[in-house]
Amino acid sequence: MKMYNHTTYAILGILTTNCRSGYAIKQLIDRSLNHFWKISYGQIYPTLKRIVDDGLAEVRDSSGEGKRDKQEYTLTSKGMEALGKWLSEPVDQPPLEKNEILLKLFFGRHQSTDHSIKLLTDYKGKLQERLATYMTIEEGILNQEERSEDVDYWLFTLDYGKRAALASIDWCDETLEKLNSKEEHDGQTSV
Amino acid sequence: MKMYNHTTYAILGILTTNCRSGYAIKQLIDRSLNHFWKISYGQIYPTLKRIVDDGLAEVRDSSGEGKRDKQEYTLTSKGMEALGKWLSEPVDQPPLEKNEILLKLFFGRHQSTDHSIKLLTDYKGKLQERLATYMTIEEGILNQEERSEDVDYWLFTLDYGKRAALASIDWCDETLEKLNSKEEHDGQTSV
DNA sequence: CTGCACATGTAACGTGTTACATGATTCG
DNA sequence: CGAATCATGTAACACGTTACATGTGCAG
Repeated sequence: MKMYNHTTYAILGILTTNCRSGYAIKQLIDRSLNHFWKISYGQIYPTLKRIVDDGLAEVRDSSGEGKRDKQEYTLTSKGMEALGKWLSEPVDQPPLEKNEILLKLFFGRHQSTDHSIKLLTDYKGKLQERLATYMTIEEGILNQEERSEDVDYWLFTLDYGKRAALASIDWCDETLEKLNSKEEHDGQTSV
Repeated sequence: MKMYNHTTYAILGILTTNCRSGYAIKQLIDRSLNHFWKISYGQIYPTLKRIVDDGLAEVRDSSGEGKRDKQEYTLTSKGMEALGKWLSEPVDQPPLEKNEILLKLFFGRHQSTDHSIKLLTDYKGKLQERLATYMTIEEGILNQEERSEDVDYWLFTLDYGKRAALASIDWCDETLEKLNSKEEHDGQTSV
């Protein structure tokens, strides 16, 4: 069986929910998977086309009388099979993120310590904002009436985001402390 | 002043160390920044060319008699300035990694719980391997004689990697526990 | 003399973003 | 009626990887 990229499987996966159009796919990702997956229309529509060409899904123009344009996609059994196969394979390496703050910190070792402290403090602020967003989303989920089983899985992924943010914040704190004691020790006065 | 991409600044930054050729840049990144930055020759050589074209660095063919090919690059003051400017700007958003395991976990909610458990267990193993690598590198650094100031900055970035890995491992443990209790509760017997 | 590390480079490809073009429907 | 949202799509660009091509110097 032919291999596809992650984007294709993500779309295949979403087609198993009741999101069945390009627009709806974008909505779902932006609203629900936003903290660990992103996608643009520039990927969605061409990918949907390829999916249909390869017989993994079928399209149906569901823009009836007075309705607006809408292409409804439905997975074929071949599509189901491809998705199932991907799902059953172990994931490849955990993502190795390119991290701009680490790069600047590394090259900033010959700049003033004060400078590194500013960078880190700003970064920490951004992480705290992100964490706050996750907390708000979590509350929203916990407070809603209907607790479908999907909710559990939703919370798993959100928990991941929270832990990652918290760990980064801890690292900022610890590193800031080290930088501060370094500055005192050096008796460095930066402009 | 013209803006460049992160790759360009990374190279500019490395040129401030005593790595002055394309090959040496690749070496440094692979050996020292590997856990948060990667680069390929397909990026390095064209980027070095652009850097020279824009007057941020100068090349010198240092392949003297009997020596092999070697292009030595040196930052110009314009290059220093560009690097300094980038270094002084706050970083943009903390990286939002695309995470395959979360995607599979999310779509696996209609597969068997057992299946999700397998995926997560495998993933945790990979994280543990990575953590072990970091530990080994750390020991290597701590045990070496000369403790230049660079070592501190080296350890900062390594510490980040360790914390990120640990947080992910914790999340795996917690999530596995929840999945196990879910499976018991459902009394589900998967094939 | 063979294999490895040193050393430089390009072309094709895969992937993803951005900006643009276009138009319908709904709600205030 | 005007704005927002629904809805689909493409072209140009930016970025990065991989595979390939080519050759030198040194150690065993």
